[in-house]
Amino acid sequence: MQIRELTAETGVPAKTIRYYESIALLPPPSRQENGYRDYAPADAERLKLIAGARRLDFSLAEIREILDLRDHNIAPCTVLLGLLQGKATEIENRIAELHQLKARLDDLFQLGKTFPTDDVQGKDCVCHLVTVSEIQ
Amino acid sequence: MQIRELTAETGVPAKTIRYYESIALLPPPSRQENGYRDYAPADAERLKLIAGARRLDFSLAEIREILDLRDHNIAPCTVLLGLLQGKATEIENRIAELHQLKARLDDLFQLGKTFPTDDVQGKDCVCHLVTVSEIQ
DNA sequence: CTTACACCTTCCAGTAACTGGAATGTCAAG
DNA sequence: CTTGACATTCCAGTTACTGGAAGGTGTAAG
Repeated sequence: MQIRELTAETGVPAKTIRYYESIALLPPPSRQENGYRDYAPADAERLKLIAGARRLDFSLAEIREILDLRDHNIAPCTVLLGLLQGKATEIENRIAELHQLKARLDDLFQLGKTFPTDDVQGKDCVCHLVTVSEIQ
Repeated sequence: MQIRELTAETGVPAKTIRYYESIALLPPPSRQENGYRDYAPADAERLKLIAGARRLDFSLAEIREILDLRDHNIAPCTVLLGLLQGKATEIENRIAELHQLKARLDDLFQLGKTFPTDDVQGKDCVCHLVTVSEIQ
Protein backbone atom coordinates (compact mmCIF):
# COMPACT_ATOMS: atom_id res chain seq x y z
CA MET A 1 0.00 0.00 0.00
CA GLN A 2 1.56 3.25 -1.12
CA ILE A 3 1.40 6.46 0.81
CA ARG A 4 -1.29 7.99 -1.38
CA GLU A 5 -3.57 5.02 -0.73
CA LEU A 6 -3.03 5.52 2.97
CA THR A 7 -3.91 9.16 2.45
CA ALA A 8 -7.06 8.15 0.56
CA GLU A 9 -8.07 5.74 3.29
CA THR A 10 -7.45 8.03 6.25
CA GLY A 11 -7.72 11.55 4.92
CA VAL A 12 -4.32 12.34 6.40
CA PRO A 13 -2.01 14.20 3.97
CA ALA A 14 1.13 12.34 2.84
CA LYS A 15 3.23 15.13 4.28
CA THR A 16 1.65 14.61 7.66
CA ILE A 17 2.10 10.85 7.50
CA ARG A 18 5.83 11.30 6.89
CA TYR A 19 5.89 13.78 9.73
CA TYR A 20 4.28 11.27 12.08
CA GLU A 21 6.93 8.79 11.05
CA SER A 22 9.68 11.33 11.69
CA ILE A 23 8.50 11.80 15.28
CA ALA A 24 8.06 8.04 15.68
CA LEU A 25 4.29 8.05 16.06
CA LEU A 26 4.20 5.70 13.12
CA PRO A 27 6.83 2.98 12.64
CA PRO A 28 9.04 3.23 9.54
CA PRO A 29 7.22 1.16 6.92
CA SER A 30 8.95 -1.31 4.63
CA ARG A 31 10.00 -0.05 1.24
CA GLN A 32 9.31 -1.12 -2.28
CA GLU A 33 12.24 -1.77 -4.61
CA ASN A 34 12.10 1.79 -5.84
CA GLY A 35 12.32 3.10 -2.28
CA TYR A 36 8.66 4.08 -2.00
CA ARG A 37 7.00 3.51 1.37
CA ASP A 38 4.95 0.33 1.52
CA TYR A 39 2.35 0.26 4.28
CA ALA A 40 0.65 -2.70 5.94
CA PRO A 41 -3.00 -2.71 7.05
CA ALA A 42 -1.86 -2.38 10.68
CA ASP A 43 -0.28 0.97 9.79
CA ALA A 44 -3.61 2.15 8.44
CA GLU A 45 -5.32 1.13 11.69
CA ARG A 46 -2.76 2.95 13.75
CA LEU A 47 -3.04 6.05 11.65
CA LYS A 48 -6.82 5.96 11.91
CA LEU A 49 -6.58 5.93 15.66
CA ILE A 50 -4.25 8.91 15.51
CA ALA A 51 -6.51 10.79 13.12
CA GLY A 52 -9.61 9.99 15.16
CA ALA A 53 -7.98 11.19 18.35
CA ARG A 54 -6.75 14.35 16.61
CA ARG A 55 -10.30 15.05 15.52
CA LEU A 56 -11.21 14.81 19.20
CA ASP A 57 -8.58 17.46 19.85
CA PHE A 58 -6.08 15.22 21.59
CA SER A 59 -2.49 16.38 21.37
CA LEU A 60 0.12 14.18 19.75
CA ALA A 61 1.65 13.75 23.20
CA GLU A 62 -1.60 12.33 24.56
CA ILE A 63 -1.97 10.12 21.52
CA ARG A 64 1.55 8.88 22.02
CA GLU A 65 0.66 7.79 25.55
CA ILE A 66 -2.29 5.82 24.29
CA LEU A 67 -0.24 4.19 21.58
CA ASP A 68 2.60 3.39 23.97
CA LEU A 69 0.18 1.51 26.20
CA ARG A 70 -1.08 -0.47 23.25
CA ASP A 71 2.44 -1.14 22.06
CA HIS A 72 3.18 -2.68 25.46
CA ASN A 73 0.07 -4.79 25.25
CA ILE A 74 -1.69 -2.85 27.94
CA ALA A 75 -5.27 -2.04 27.09
CA PRO A 76 -5.48 1.74 26.93
CA CYS A 77 -9.26 1.82 27.36
CA THR A 78 -9.34 2.89 30.99
CA VAL A 79 -6.76 5.58 30.41
CA LEU A 80 -8.57 6.69 27.29
CA LEU A 81 -11.86 6.99 29.13
CA GLY A 82 -10.17 9.25 31.64
CA LEU A 83 -8.65 11.29 28.87
CA LEU A 84 -12.02 11.65 27.17
CA GLN A 85 -13.54 12.96 30.35
CA GLY A 86 -10.67 15.32 31.04
CA LYS A 87 -10.77 16.63 27.52
CA ALA A 88 -14.51 17.22 27.77
CA THR A 89 -13.96 19.32 30.88
CA GLU A 90 -11.19 21.24 29.16
CA ILE A 91 -13.44 22.00 26.21
CA GLU A 92 -16.20 23.08 28.55
CA ASN A 93 -13.90 25.57 30.23
CA ARG A 94 -12.69 26.85 26.91
CA ILE A 95 -16.28 27.37 25.79
CA ALA A 96 -17.00 29.38 28.92
CA GLU A 97 -13.92 31.52 28.27
CA LEU A 98 -14.98 32.13 24.72
CA HIS A 99 -18.48 33.10 25.80
CA GLN A 100 -17.02 35.75 28.07
CA LEU A 101 -14.70 36.92 25.33
CA LYS A 102 -17.55 37.19 22.86
CA ALA A 103 -19.60 39.20 25.31
CA ARG A 104 -16.69 41.58 25.74
CA LEU A 105 -16.27 41.95 22.01
CA ASP A 106 -19.97 42.60 21.51
CA ASP A 107 -20.07 45.21 24.27
CA LEU A 108 -16.99 46.90 22.91
CA PHE A 109 -18.48 46.95 19.45
CA GLN A 110 -21.75 48.49 20.61
CA LEU A 111 -19.98 51.08 22.69
CA GLY A 112 -17.42 51.76 19.95
CA LYS A 113 -20.12 52.57 17.44
CA THR A 114 -21.19 55.55 19.51
CA PHE A 115 -17.70 57.04 19.40
CA PRO A 116 -16.07 59.32 16.83
CA THR A 117 -14.03 57.53 14.16
CA ASP A 118 -11.36 60.14 13.50
CA ASP A 119 -9.47 60.21 16.75
CA VAL A 120 -5.94 59.23 15.85
CA GLN A 121 -4.62 59.09 19.36
CA GLY A 122 -7.54 57.02 20.44
CA LYS A 123 -8.37 58.92 23.58
CA ASP A 124 -12.01 59.07 22.72
CA CYS A 125 -12.70 56.09 20.54
CA VAL A 126 -12.91 52.36 20.59
CA CYS A 127 -9.11 52.14 20.50
CA HIS A 128 -9.04 53.67 23.90
CA LEU A 129 -11.51 51.08 25.09
CA VAL A 130 -9.26 48.33 23.84
CA THR A 131 -6.27 49.99 25.46
CA VAL A 132 -7.67 50.11 28.91
CA SER A 133 -10.00 47.16 28.52
CA GLU A 134 -12.62 48.89 30.61
CA ILE A 135 -15.03 46.09 29.90
CA GLN A 136 -14.20 42.93 31.72
CA MET B 1 10.82 53.94 33.48
CA GLN B 2 12.54 50.57 33.69
CA ILE B 3 11.21 47.41 32.17
CA ARG B 4 9.98 46.03 35.47
CA GLU B 5 7.86 49.13 36.04
CA LEU B 6 6.38 48.66 32.60
CA THR B 7 5.69 45.07 33.56
CA ALA B 8 4.04 46.21 36.77
CA GLU B 9 1.89 48.74 34.94
CA THR B 10 0.76 46.45 32.13
CA GLY B 11 1.02 42.92 33.44
CA VAL B 12 3.12 41.97 30.43
CA PRO B 13 6.25 39.94 31.35
CA ALA B 14 9.61 41.58 30.66
CA LYS B 15 10.52 38.70 28.40
CA THR B 16 7.44 39.36 26.29
CA ILE B 17 8.14 43.10 26.16
CA ARG B 18 11.61 42.40 24.77
CA TYR B 19 10.07 39.97 22.34
CA TYR B 20 7.62 42.62 21.11
CA GLU B 21 10.56 44.93 20.59
CA SER B 22 12.45 42.26 18.68
CA ILE B 23 9.58 41.92 16.21
CA ALA B 24 9.22 45.70 16.02
CA LEU B 25 5.81 45.87 17.64
CA LEU B 26 7.34 48.20 20.17
CA PRO B 27 9.99 50.78 19.19
CA PRO B 28 13.46 50.35 20.72
CA PRO B 29 13.38 52.48 23.85
CA SER B 30 16.17 54.80 24.88
CA ARG B 31 18.74 53.43 27.26
CA GLN B 32 20.03 54.49 30.62
CA GLU B 33 23.77 54.94 31.09
CA ASN B 34 24.07 51.35 32.25
CA GLY B 35 22.35 50.07 29.14
CA TYR B 36 19.03 49.33 30.79
CA ARG B 37 15.90 50.06 28.74
CA ASP B 38 14.25 53.35 29.64
CA TYR B 39 10.60 53.61 28.63
CA ALA B 40 8.48 56.70 28.03
CA PRO B 41 4.80 56.94 28.97
CA ALA B 42 3.87 56.59 25.27
CA ASP B 43 5.48 53.15 25.28
CA ALA B 44 3.27 52.14 28.16
CA GLU B 45 0.19 53.33 26.27
CA ARG B 46 1.21 51.39 23.20
CA LEU B 47 1.87 48.26 25.19
CA LYS B 48 -1.48 48.60 26.91
CA LEU B 49 -3.21 48.67 23.57
CA ILE B 50 -1.30 45.56 22.55
CA ALA B 51 -2.10 43.77 25.78
CA GLY B 52 -5.77 44.77 25.61
CA ALA B 53 -6.09 43.54 22.05
CA ARG B 54 -4.32 40.29 22.97
CA ARG B 55 -6.83 39.78 25.74
CA LEU B 56 -9.49 40.13 23.04
CA ASP B 57 -7.71 37.35 21.19
CA PHE B 58 -6.35 39.47 18.38
CA SER B 59 -3.24 38.11 16.73
CA LEU B 60 -0.04 40.12 16.73
CA ALA B 61 -0.46 40.53 12.96
CA GLU B 62 -3.87 42.14 13.46
CA ILE B 63 -2.50 44.32 16.22
CA ARG B 64 0.34 45.36 13.97
CA GLU B 65 -2.19 46.57 11.39
CA ILE B 66 -3.95 48.68 13.97
CA LEU B 67 -0.71 50.17 15.23
CA ASP B 68 0.53 50.85 11.71
CA LEU B 69 -2.58 52.89 11.02
CA ARG B 70 -2.04 54.86 14.16
CA ASP B 71 1.62 55.35 13.35
CA HIS B 72 0.59 56.90 10.04
CA ASN B 73 -1.85 59.19 11.79
CA ILE B 74 -4.85 57.37 10.43
CA ALA B 75 -7.53 56.76 13.01
CA PRO B 76 -7.81 52.99 13.33
CA CYS B 77 -11.28 53.11 14.88
CA THR B 78 -13.28 52.14 11.83
CA VAL B 79 -10.93 49.29 11.05
CA LEU B 80 -10.94 48.25 14.66
CA LEU B 81 -14.72 48.14 14.78
CA GLY B 82 -14.67 45.84 11.78
CA LEU B 83 -12.06 43.67 13.41
CA LEU B 84 -14.09 43.48 16.59
CA GLN B 85 -17.11 42.31 14.67
CA GLY B 86 -15.11 39.81 12.62
CA LYS B 87 -13.48 38.44 15.72
CA ALA B 88 -16.84 38.06 17.44
CA THR B 89 -18.06 35.98 14.52
CA GLU B 90 -14.89 33.90 14.59
CA ILE B 91 -15.36 33.21 18.28
CA GLU B 92 -18.98 32.32 17.71
CA ASN B 93 -17.98 29.72 15.12
CA ARG B 94 -15.29 28.35 17.38
CA ILE B 95 -17.82 27.99 20.17
CA ALA B 96 -20.13 26.04 17.88
CA GLU B 97 -17.27 23.74 16.90
CA LEU B 98 -16.37 23.15 20.51
CA HIS B 99 -19.97 22.35 21.37
CA GLN B 100 -20.00 19.67 18.70
CA LEU B 101 -16.67 18.35 19.88
CA LYS B 102 -17.85 18.19 23.46
CA ALA B 103 -20.99 16.33 22.44
CA ARG B 104 -18.84 13.79 20.62
CA LEU B 105 -16.57 13.37 23.61
CA ASP B 106 -19.51 12.90 25.95
CA ASP B 107 -21.15 10.35 23.68
CA LEU B 108 -17.91 8.48 23.30
CA PHE B 109 -17.42 8.46 27.04
CA GLN B 110 -20.89 7.12 27.75
CA LEU B 111 -20.58 4.47 25.10
CA GLY B 112 -17.04 3.61 26.14
CA LYS B 113 -18.10 2.92 29.72
CA THR B 114 -20.24 0.02 28.53
CA PHE B 115 -17.27 -1.65 26.88
CA PRO B 116 -14.67 -4.06 28.29
CA THR B 117 -11.48 -2.42 29.47
CA ASP B 118 -8.99 -5.17 28.72
CA ASP B 119 -9.05 -5.31 24.97
CA VAL B 120 -5.51 -4.55 23.88
CA GLN B 121 -6.17 -4.43 20.19
CA GLY B 122 -9.14 -2.19 20.72
CA LYS B 123 -11.58 -3.99 18.50
CA ASP B 124 -14.24 -3.96 21.12
CA CYS B 125 -13.56 -0.98 23.29
CA VAL B 126 -13.54 2.75 23.29
CA CYS B 127 -10.23 2.76 21.41
CA HIS B 128 -12.00 1.29 18.47
CA LEU B 129 -14.58 4.05 18.68
CA VAL B 130 -11.87 6.63 18.58
CA THR B 131 -10.22 4.85 15.68
CA VAL B 132 -13.19 4.85 13.40
CA SER B 133 -14.83 7.92 14.89
CA GLU B 134 -18.23 6.41 14.39
CA ILE B 135 -19.78 9.28 16.24
CA GLN B 136 -19.86 12.46 14.21
C1' DC C 1 12.04 8.48 -28.25
C1' DT C 2 10.78 12.16 -25.89
C1' DT C 3 7.95 14.65 -23.26
C1' DA C 4 4.49 15.55 -20.00
C1' DC C 5 2.49 14.61 -15.70
C1' DA C 6 1.65 12.68 -11.40
C1' DC C 7 3.68 10.52 -8.20
C1' DC C 8 7.63 9.50 -4.87
C1' DT C 9 12.00 10.70 -2.09
C1' DT C 10 14.92 13.80 1.21
C1' DC C 11 16.00 17.85 3.61
C1' DC C 12 15.59 22.64 5.07
C1' DA C 13 12.95 26.33 6.67
C1' DG C 14 8.95 28.75 8.38
C1' DT C 15 4.66 29.38 11.03
C1' DA C 16 2.59 31.87 16.26
C1' DA C 17 3.71 33.74 20.33
C1' DC C 18 6.15 33.25 23.36
C1' DT C 19 9.22 30.77 27.20
C1' DG C 20 13.42 28.74 29.34
C1' DG C 21 17.98 28.91 30.17
C1' DA C 22 22.90 30.17 29.94
C1' DA C 23 26.36 33.52 30.57
C1' DT C 24 27.24 37.93 32.08
C1' DG C 25 26.70 42.76 34.05
C1' DT C 26 24.70 46.23 37.62
C1' DC C 27 23.03 47.95 41.80
C1' DA C 28 21.64 48.35 46.67
C1' DA C 29 21.65 46.34 51.25
C1' DG C 30 23.65 43.89 55.20
C1' DC D 1 32.33 41.41 50.40
C1' DT D 2 28.86 38.82 49.33
C1' DT D 3 24.12 38.02 48.48
C1' DG D 4 20.02 38.83 45.88
C1' DA D 5 17.25 40.93 42.68
C1' DC D 6 17.40 43.08 38.92
C1' DA D 7 19.23 43.89 33.91
C1' DT D 8 21.48 42.47 29.27
C1' DT D 9 22.15 39.24 24.98
C1' DC D 10 21.59 35.18 22.44
C1' DC D 11 20.26 30.47 21.45
C1' DA D 12 17.03 26.90 21.57
C1' DG D 13 12.56 24.70 22.28
C1' DT D 14 7.55 24.47 22.10
C1' DT D 15 3.03 22.44 18.64
C1' DA D 16 1.67 20.27 14.61
C1' DC D 17 2.33 20.66 10.77
C1' DT D 18 3.14 22.99 5.84
C1' DG D 19 5.79 24.87 1.81
C1' DG D 20 9.25 24.43 -1.26
C1' DA D 21 13.48 22.93 -3.56
C1' DA D 22 15.96 19.40 -5.92
C1' DG D 23 15.79 15.22 -7.67
C1' DG D 24 14.10 10.18 -8.86
C1' DT D 25 10.18 6.98 -10.82
C1' DG D 26 6.30 5.31 -13.49
C1' DT D 27 2.99 5.60 -17.07
C1' DA D 28 0.78 7.37 -21.11
C1' DA D 29 0.48 10.19 -25.23
C1' DG D 30 2.41 12.33 -29.29
